[in-house]
Amino acid sequence: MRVRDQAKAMLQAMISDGSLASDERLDEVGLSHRMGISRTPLREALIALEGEGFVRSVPHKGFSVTTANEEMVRELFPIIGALEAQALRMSGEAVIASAPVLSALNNRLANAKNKAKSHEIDRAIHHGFVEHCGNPRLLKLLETQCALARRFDGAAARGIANPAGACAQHAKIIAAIEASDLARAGELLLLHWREGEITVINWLKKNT
Amino acid sequence: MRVRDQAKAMLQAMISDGSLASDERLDEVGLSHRMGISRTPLREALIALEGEGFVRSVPHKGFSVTTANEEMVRELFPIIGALEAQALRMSGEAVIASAPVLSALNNRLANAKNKAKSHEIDRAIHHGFVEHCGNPRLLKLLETQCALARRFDGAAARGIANPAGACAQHAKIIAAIEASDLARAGELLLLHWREGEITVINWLKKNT
DNA sequence: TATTTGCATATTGTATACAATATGCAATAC
DNA sequence: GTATTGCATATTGTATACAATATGCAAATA
Repeated sequence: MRVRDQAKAMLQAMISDGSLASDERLDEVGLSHRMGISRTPLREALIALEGEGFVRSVPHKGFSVTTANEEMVRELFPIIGALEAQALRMSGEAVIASAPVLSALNNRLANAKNKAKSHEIDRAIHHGFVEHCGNPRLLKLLETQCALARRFDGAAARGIANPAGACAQHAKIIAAIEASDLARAGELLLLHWREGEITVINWLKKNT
Repeated sequence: MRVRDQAKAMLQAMISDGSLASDERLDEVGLSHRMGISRTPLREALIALEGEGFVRSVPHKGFSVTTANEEMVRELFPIIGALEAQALRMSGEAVIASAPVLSALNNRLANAKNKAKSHEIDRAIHHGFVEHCGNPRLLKLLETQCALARRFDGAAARGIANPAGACAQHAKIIAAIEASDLARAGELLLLHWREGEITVINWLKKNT
């Protein structure tokens, strides 16, 4: 594996989990020394991450972490909703056949012990919605946007008063899938992300 | 402007207009010499373009232009459709107010003299559909995907038997916008891209 | 003759050196 | 005292040098 790929993965993880905070400046020489690599692969990793929205750069001033704030949620969540809904609509019989699996996952989500487990199962459900779409490019795009959204997992976990809400929405979506009405399921999925957007924003407003 | 930004723009243009063909290998030293720059900014530009889908890279084998084929159309057009439809739905009163402008553009499209002008006006119309969405991130994503789709402009231009078809679809979309029914307009826009997908694929099948 | 191994070469990946630009502070002019 | 200019420093941007890996050919062996 190339050094730049490792660096990219490491930086992305550090941004997702908050080790590198919003707006934090990324000094190239300092960072490369701390990571035990040279500036070249680090810069290449940062350029790749810039395209995905994790960092920004301004000429002759360098890289910094993008800002995870309400504005980002307002922009990001509708994108994810639209892409997931489209993937679901494109999925055909394969998703319909997997409805029981999704239903089972949703039950596990309802009884999840901790927040980490909840997020894991939630991701599995949403992955199940889209994995059969037969559009790798769409899935990759979605994956990138979801990775960005993961920066708000903390807010989402604390923000959900009753996780039952999300489960209920999932159940409706799965019911539409079982009924072979993927158009309806897509609409509900879009709504689900709209709800998530509101939830996260409310949490952000209270806790800043 | 940084050398790497110029290089990125130049390479992107060369791929869009076919100066760099599908699957063409991109020799770093040769290309950098021809462009009068060093390998460093060239590589940085290529890495940025890889994230946008214009080139791919395999470790220790280098960069090459991605393949503009039927598979790409099947993947790309539904993505664009979903994103444009979402942007349109998010646009609110601003698009509705701009309906007359869109209508006028569509009339100009109907009477466009040459293919280049047609594409220019078509892009203006689609830009008009989304520009008021208030979601810069969505617009940027859309712009990138549309830049990729531009690689098929040649196919699209030759493939459209009667440009009246596209105009008619536009007219329906604009009518829905005028009626303040953005949900319906979004659906129609999705269909419009589905039609475009079919048209381009048919052309590709005949001409390869 | 077919296959495999080893080397020569070419190309990418990484490190470092150099150039250009931005930033902050101090000195000077008003 | 304030503002401005100039320089010293730090940091990014680019070029180049070096290292690692892949590729192709030739020679040797079965």
